[in-house]
Amino acid sequence: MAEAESVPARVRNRWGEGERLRGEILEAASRMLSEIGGEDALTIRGVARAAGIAPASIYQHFTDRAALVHGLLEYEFGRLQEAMGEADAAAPDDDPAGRVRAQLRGYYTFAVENPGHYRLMLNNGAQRTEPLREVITMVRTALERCRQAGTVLRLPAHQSAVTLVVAVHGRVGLQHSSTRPHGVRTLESFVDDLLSLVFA
Amino acid sequence: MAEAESVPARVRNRWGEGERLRGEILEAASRMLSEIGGEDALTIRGVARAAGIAPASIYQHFTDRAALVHGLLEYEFGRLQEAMGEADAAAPDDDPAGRVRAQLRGYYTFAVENPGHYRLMLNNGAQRTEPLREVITMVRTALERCRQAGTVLRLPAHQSAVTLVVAVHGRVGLQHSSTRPHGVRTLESFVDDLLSLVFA
DNA sequence: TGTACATCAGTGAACGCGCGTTCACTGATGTAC
DNA sequence: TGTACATCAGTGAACGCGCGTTCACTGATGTAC
Repeated sequence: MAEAESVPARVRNRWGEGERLRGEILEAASRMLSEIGGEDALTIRGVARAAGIAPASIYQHFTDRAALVHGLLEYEFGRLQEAMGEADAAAPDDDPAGRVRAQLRGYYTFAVENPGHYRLMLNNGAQRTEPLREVITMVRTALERCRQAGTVLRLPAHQSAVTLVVAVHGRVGLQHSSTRPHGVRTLESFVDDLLSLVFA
Repeated sequence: MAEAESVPARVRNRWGEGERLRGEILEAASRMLSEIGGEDALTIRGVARAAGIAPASIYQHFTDRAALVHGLLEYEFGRLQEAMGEADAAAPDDDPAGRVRAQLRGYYTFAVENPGHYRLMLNNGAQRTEPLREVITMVRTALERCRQAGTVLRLPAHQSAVTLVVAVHGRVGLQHSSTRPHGVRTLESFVDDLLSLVFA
């Protein structure tokens, strides 16, 4: 009858378990990211609504809005690294080039499925790039496995890894601009093109 | 004595020249883009302050905020195409690979010198990508000149062009994240790496 | 040449809104004695 | 076993702010007669 928001009555945490709300807030913020445009749309009040709590409650876990965004960034980078690790582990051991491909697919799959998260992580000015370094290192390691298996790389392993990750990052940025320009192929083909360039 | 804003008293345009203000508004908005974070920071009131006019005056030239942003996008894409065209024209005719390099440099130079503009143009969801298509076509044409001069490409010209532009776009996105990850080389080296991959 | 009026460029003041943040509070659950 | 008090999780109401947008206006410059 009333305009039923999708937020049911919340049961407050038990004595001594107040820290749980911190996780609930991050989950709510993460859910919000899927639907909104940019970082500016991530508001204290919006997150509070999504979490089914009062805005003031957020201040027991984050000193201000900036701290909330920062906490969310760490949370999301954890998710990306997890996704890439799983993709790598799922690929067969005896196909090192396939593992590189799997890692890159894990990367862009996360980026495509979580555009809001990805934008927050990589598209804002003056932000942290250390986590991206870890991603590059993963790819580099996979490339070195290829070389040990006899494949020739046309650039040093690290430069190849940077080229691959950065190029995929660029392609993902295009994907997020919704309509793919005419003549630009799929992400999968793009990664295959890249790999064919990197390998001799 | 008072907090002197950098906005001197404006002289209003003469009778019949009201359209001039439209250009002044776009110029002011463009100046603002250099200093602010994202599209959300581009406010009607902020642009009015930068232009030295009343907020209400903007509504004589743009129906609402969305129209202002749209007008600004067209204005900025015009500037990018101009910059790339000049870079291409400045390169020597007898070095087709050099012209490809010059185009890509023109591209990333614009992007690096105008981070706010570039973000507005390419980093927001559901945006226009037709202008990027024109950029790709320019590079493709330059690549075909290389082939006519006897250079072998490792991928069809169009795919090569897409790979180049998209990869540079990705690298630029990294640049905008201020601190370059350790081990990632300069934009110039990155473009050279890319070209060495595309050419056989 | 006057004079009444139309058109132009641009504005000041106000509106309602959602925001971040603060502060005193409520009610439940634990602890000291 | 009571009882007074401390600590916990979480809130309601209010604040000041900047925003987009509207509207009736001002004063200068053109045009009709």
